Amino acid sequence: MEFLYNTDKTTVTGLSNFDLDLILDCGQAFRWSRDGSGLWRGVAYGLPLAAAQEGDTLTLYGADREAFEKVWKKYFDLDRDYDSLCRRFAADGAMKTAMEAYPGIRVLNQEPWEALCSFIISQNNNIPRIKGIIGRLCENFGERTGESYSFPTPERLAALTVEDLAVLRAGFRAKYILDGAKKVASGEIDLAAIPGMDIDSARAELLRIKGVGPKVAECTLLFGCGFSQAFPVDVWIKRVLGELYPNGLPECIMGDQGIAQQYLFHWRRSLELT
DNA sequence: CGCCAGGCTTCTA
DNA sequence: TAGAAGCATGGC
Repeated sequence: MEFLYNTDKTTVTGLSNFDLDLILDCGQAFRWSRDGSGLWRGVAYGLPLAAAQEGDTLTLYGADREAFEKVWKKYFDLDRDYDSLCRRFAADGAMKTAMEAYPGIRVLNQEPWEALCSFIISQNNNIPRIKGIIGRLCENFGERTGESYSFPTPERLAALTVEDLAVLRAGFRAKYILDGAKKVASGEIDLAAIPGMDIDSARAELLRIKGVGPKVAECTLLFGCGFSQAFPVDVWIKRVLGELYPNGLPECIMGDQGIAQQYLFHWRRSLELT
């Protein structure tokens, strides 16, 4: 893998196991969309980005060297060796099938608060509507930079009421967003410390928030706190467990079962859409 | 109209 | 303490 830096963009060449379309549209992040020219546009860590992939080359428009080293390299999980990871996962037959059907899925490293808030919103909800609610959350309460909006801080949201959040049309989830925002903004829960904790303590902290149960906590740990062993079980993964792994997860994915989960999730969900 | 969506809280037996 | 009901909203 090589990195080429310009003042207005960074180019990554020699990629493997990387499919931008799948990564940004497999239900782990909700703020990416294609513009008229097919470019992916989104915001993370307060930085706007436009991204495109051609073959083994990824171009990140609007990212200079500093932004790439500080944010995007880690965000796209470029430090992780997916080649050896996928070879290891392929020891299991179902995993092999899922990875062959959708090669190039990666787990993004999102901000803890954005992941927490996003997956609170995701509960008993569908992906298009999750995107809609999060879009309105950012447009109404985020900071505007150019044409994009940052994800609103817990401090900003903590000062609001459920009536203020009515514009989101988030339904019963609004009060959960506020409870999370208040506990984080007050320091009652130290989100920044969670990535450094052991996973059981980290999980227990997140579960103190109203509206955060096992699934939302696990998604926050996996997608927002760097715990690749976190294993969210939603309706799709429940089906996979019942149909393929009634006696437990295969040994070859243990330790990184969260990443394996993302292949299984996307693959199992796609079977239903045909 | 009913059913479901990357679930959780609350009520009930 | 397990299991069902209720929850807001929107798409089909």
